Amino acid sequence: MAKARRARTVRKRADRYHHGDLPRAMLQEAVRTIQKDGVESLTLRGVGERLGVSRSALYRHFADKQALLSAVAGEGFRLLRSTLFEAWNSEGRGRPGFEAMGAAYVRFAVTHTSHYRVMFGGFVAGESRPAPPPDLDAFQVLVDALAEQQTQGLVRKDDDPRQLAQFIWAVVHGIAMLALDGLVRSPDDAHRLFAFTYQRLRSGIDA
Amino acid sequence: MAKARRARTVRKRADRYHHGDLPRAMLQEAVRTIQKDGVESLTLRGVGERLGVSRSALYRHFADKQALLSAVAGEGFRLLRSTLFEAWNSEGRGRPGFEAMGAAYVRFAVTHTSHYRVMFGGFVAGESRPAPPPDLDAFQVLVDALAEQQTQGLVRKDDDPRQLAQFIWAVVHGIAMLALDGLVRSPDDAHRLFAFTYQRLRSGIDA
DNA sequence: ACCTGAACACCGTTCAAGT
DNA sequence: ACCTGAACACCGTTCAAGT
Repeated sequence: MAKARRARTVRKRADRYHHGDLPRAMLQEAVRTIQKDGVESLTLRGVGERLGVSRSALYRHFADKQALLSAVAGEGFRLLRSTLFEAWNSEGRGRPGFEAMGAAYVRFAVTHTSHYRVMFGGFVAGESRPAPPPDLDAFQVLVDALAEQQTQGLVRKDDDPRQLAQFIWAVVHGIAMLALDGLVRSPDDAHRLFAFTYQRLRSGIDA
Repeated sequence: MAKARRARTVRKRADRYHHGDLPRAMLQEAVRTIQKDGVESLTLRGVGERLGVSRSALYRHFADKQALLSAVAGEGFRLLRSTLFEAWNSEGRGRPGFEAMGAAYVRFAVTHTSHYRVMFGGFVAGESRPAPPPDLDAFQVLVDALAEQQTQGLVRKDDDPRQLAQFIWAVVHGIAMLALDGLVRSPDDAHRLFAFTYQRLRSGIDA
């Protein structure tokens, strides 16, 4: 009977034995910790403790610490992808949409600092990394946007959209990293630098 | 007498008691280790062991691991600064010198991977960091080069050279990070991306 | 299936003690 | 001054054992 009740009610109460959704909770707790104390302060033991679960329980869901970090990076790339895609569409694509996308990229980096650091900090590096670094899906959004602008005569047609995309990615990624490292102090400064950059960049790719 | 001899002869022999120049040796060993196995594999104990010195001896020269990493970063920034300065001068400054400087930046990053990762990986982050992130000296070389080009009528005069420099830095830094993270595979690919980028970038800043 | 407790092999860092 | 040895408080990871 007690068992039946437990199975029926999916309440939040910390049962301490069966945790609701440990993988998701671990991911959240990892991001929270990184945001608060930095990646190097993330410890599996700490995560387990704060989640009220034994340390070895964690290994049931993630092979090791590396895997947890990979999951954070993966979530980040998925988030980034949808952020870019929405920005691109929100301004009706074309030139305004493209600028919005760039601004959104920089905003994502300075907002989701912890995700971004894990995504590009070289933590998930090595053989263990599954997808090409800037995750293809997120990168593809950029390539597509450039290709579309080429067919509309907004961007020079004689450039390879993939190489153009690498160029643009390098620019926004550079701004983002500088912002995270503190050369650019505030998010506002980061945005200002992006706006300045975008103007100069546009003249280099316009048809 | 034995003591006098020891004091007089400054030979290289590994005395095991008085190490020649432990600080320098530690720095070299740290860089070597990072190059080989990555920053996360750098351990003070390992450094001491490979240097044939007790672990606690290290603390006589660097306050903690963080301090050793800061030293690596500092050395990197000094190296980068002179690399940029030499490239700028080697091609007679002006536009060719500026392009050489950009190429040298990217080459530095892909060559001195370990230094670069420590310099910008957020490891030296936090309150402990003394200078503004991209070390002012290295950044200043870029600002000066732009200002000089402005007075020579090679670069638009109505832009703040500091903001221009941030823009350029973001671009080369972005390329460097992408190269380190593997989007751009080989050093050659990194250079190609730089060359492509530089053309498009130049039209955005030319007078 | 999912979790716990104890254990192993590592860290960074400190400190009394040696030369 | 510079170094050693032992110790402390932490890690990641594993594994037999419980429910």
